[in-house]
Amino acid sequence: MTGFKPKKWPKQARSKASFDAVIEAAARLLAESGYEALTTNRIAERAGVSIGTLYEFFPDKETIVAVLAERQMARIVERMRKAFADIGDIGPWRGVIHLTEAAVAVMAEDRDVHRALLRQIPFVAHLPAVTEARMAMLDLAQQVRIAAGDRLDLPMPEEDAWLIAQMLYNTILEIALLDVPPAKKKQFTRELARLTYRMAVGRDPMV
Amino acid sequence: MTGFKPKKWPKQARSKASFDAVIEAAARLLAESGYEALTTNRIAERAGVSIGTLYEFFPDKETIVAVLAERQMARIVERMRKAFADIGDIGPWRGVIHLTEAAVAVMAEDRDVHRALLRQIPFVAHLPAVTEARMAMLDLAQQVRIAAGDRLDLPMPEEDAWLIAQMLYNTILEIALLDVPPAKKKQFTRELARLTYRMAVGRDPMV
DNA sequence: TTCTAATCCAAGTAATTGCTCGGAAAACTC
DNA sequence: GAGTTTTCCGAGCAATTACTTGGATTAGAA
Repeated sequence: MTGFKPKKWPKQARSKASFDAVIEAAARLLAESGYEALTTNRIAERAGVSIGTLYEFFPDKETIVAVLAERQMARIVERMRKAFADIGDIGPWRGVIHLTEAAVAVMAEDRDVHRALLRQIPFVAHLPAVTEARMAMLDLAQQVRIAAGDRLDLPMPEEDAWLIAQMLYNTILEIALLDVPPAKKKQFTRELARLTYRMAVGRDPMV
Repeated sequence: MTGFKPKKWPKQARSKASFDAVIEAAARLLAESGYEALTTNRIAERAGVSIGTLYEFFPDKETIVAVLAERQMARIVERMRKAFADIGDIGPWRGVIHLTEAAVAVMAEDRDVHRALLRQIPFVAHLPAVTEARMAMLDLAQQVRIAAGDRLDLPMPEEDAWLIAQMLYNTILEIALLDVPPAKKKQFTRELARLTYRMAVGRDPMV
């Protein structure tokens, strides 16, 4: 269940290109037609390499998906860390807005890939990279809590953090998947930030 | 995409039993091993009927899943309607608790089936029965809003209802899927209700 | 009973799947 | 340039899949 490592890492430049082309092709196919239509032969064809080359680097189909998920989650975590670092001293209300907007933005970038990975492929949720990403986000929430000091009013910090994380992750993904004009999307994001502030602080933000 | 009706409805009692056995077998197999392992031959075997009998009633595999999803969603909607009717005059705070607990309970009943249906099978989300169920739940939220009168403080009723519904549905499903003792589950449910109240009213419930 | 329609059966089919294998071509090392 | 390793190739295989078909069995109508 855990040993989703490539068969071998590419050593020459051209094989590195093949390796990446396979993962990129898998991502595009997932976004276009979902997991059911994802076959190793199709991946190889889309990547422009032969099926033999594909299996030179990946021991099986699941590993391709696992490596893709790993990269995807790493990208998201890094972006959210950066967004948190950007906050500085703008106050809790604008901080919440900034983080929420950043989350929607990073999700929207590869929304269909992300949806297919986490909403169609059961084993992805149990991948070490994904559970680690979830831990990292909870850790980030913890840092937010500390930065907010005594403004927060959460009587069960651990459970509340988990609940709010659940609520936010799924809703942010849903907003990112929405097919509406950007203005409307921003409206949803803002309102979500406001509801989140209400949840955490117990009253409305002072604007 | 929409024509997921059985090939023909059973007319005798024995065939009605076969029909139901197929759907029940599909549910159990989905819960046990997910959508990837769900094959028509396995369904027939588990149902105790031949593959030929299965195809006597269902034109294809997708229809079996569609009928199952239809029943599942109908059950949930009906239970939530009943829970709402039960509320009476216990006040908004206890009303929110009651509805949240009812939702967790009904989700928990067939949690693995529900998860497989809505988190692994892409086309289920677009089934008429499922979108109708979603509309029914939004309608229920609307009724809650009316019943709560001016206690609520939601500046964008439509968007807020959608956001809160998203947050609640996914989090309730997540709680139902949690593998923790019932007491802990109740704790999460209670706290979720409190956060929800905070979101909708803008301040803590008076207990 | 006789006739008809409903129900059941499971061996079999065509297509697709993930993946292997034997060897050719290209790139590094000396 | 010779030798070694890495990379690439794609025909093809064994297994599995959703689904068909032709006929046996049963239930209900006459």
